[in-house]
Amino acid sequence: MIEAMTIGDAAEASGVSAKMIRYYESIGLMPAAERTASGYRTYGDTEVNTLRFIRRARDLGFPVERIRLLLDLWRDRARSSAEVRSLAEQQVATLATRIAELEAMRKALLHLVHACHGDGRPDCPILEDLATAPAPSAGPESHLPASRRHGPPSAPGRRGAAGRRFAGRPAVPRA
Amino acid sequence: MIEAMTIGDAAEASGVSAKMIRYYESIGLMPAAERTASGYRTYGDTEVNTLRFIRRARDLGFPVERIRLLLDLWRDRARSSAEVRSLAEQQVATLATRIAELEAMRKALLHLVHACHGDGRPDCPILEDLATAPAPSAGPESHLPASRRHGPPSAPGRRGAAGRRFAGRPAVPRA
DNA sequence: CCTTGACCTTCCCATGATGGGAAGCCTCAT
DNA sequence: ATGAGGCTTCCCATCATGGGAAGGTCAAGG
Repeated sequence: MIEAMTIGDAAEASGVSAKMIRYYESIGLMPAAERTASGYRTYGDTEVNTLRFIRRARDLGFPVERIRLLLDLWRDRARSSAEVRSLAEQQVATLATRIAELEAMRKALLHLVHACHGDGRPDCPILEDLATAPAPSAGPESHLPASRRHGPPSAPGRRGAAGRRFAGRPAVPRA
Repeated sequence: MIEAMTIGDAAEASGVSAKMIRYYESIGLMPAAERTASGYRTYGDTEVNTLRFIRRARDLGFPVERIRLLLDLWRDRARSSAEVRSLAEQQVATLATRIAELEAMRKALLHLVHACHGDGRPDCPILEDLATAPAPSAGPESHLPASRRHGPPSAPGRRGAAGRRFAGRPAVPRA
C-alpha cells in the first residue's frame, strides 16, 4: 500500500524536498535508503516519519547537527527526557541570542528612521550616523553579538600607527 | 601623516578585516584601491571613512547590496533624505520579519520545554511533538516564514497518491 | 513494440559574508 | 643581509538550500 514510495512521494508526504532528502542521506542524518534494482531510492512510513521529524525540527530552527542528536535520542528508548529538554533549552537560548541581536539592530535603526524627516532635502541623520558613528559598543568589552564578527578587530601593539610607509620609492616595477 | 596606510592599517582603523576589504573591492562595493609600485593597496582617510560606513551598516544588518545603495546616496549630494529613510525602513521591516520568525520558533519551543518534566524518564512531549506534529501552519496558507522554505511543497494533482509502484519486478541488474 | 513525458540518478555550481591557509613577494628594523 | 611580519593572489570551507545538465527508468498510450 503506502510502502515503496519514490523519493518524490516521500518528499511530498514529508514536506522535505527530494534534494534535501538526498542531502540528509549524504551527510548521514538519514540512513541510506533502500534501492530498487534500478537504483531508485524507496521509502516507507518509517522513513517518512523520520523526515517529518527532521522537517519539524528545522522549522524550530534546530541546526542539522543538533537534529542529529535529537534523532539519536528519539531512537534511544533508554533516553532521559532531561537530555532532550537540555537540547531544546540550548536551542531556545540560541534563538534568544539571535533575536536579541536583531532586536538591537532594529531598535537602533528605528531610532535613526524616526530622526530623519524624510523629505526632499538631502540632510539625513541616518547617513550622518553611518558616516560618523564610532565603534558600536561604547564601554568595555561588553555584549558584542555572539554570532559573526569573531575576528579580533585589532591585535594590540604590533607596529606603531604612524604612517611612515611609502615615502616615494618607485622600486621594482613588479614582474 | 595618516595618508598611505596599508590594508592592515585600514583594517585596524575601520574595524573591517583586511580580507573583507579585499572582498568589498572585488565585488565593487569599494572602488579599487590605489597601489604602490610593488602592488600594495594604499588607503587614505576617505577610504577608511567609507569602510567605517560599510561596517556600521553591516552592524545594522544591512546586506551588502543595500549598502551599495546607501553608499550611492551618501555620495550623491542631490539625494533626498526620503530615499535614505525608505531604505532604512525596508531594513527595519526585514529585521522585524526575521525577528518574528525566530520569535515564533522560540515561543513554540519554549512551550514544549515547559511541557517536558525533564527527569530520568524517557517520555518527552518534545520528541512526541517532533514526531507527530503535522504541517506547522495549521489553517489555510498563512504566515509561512517569508525567508527560507520557498519551494512549493506540493504540485497539485500530478499523479495519484496511490502506491502502486515496484510490484516486485527485479529487472535490469543496473550495469 | 515504441514513444513520450514525468520521474529518477549523479555531479557540479551558486548563494552570502566570512574566515583559514598556502605559496610567494615586499619592507623595514636590526 | 637577514628575519619577522607584513602584503599579494588563489583556493577551500562554512550552512542549508536550490538550479540545472546529462543520462537512465518507468508507466501509459498509440
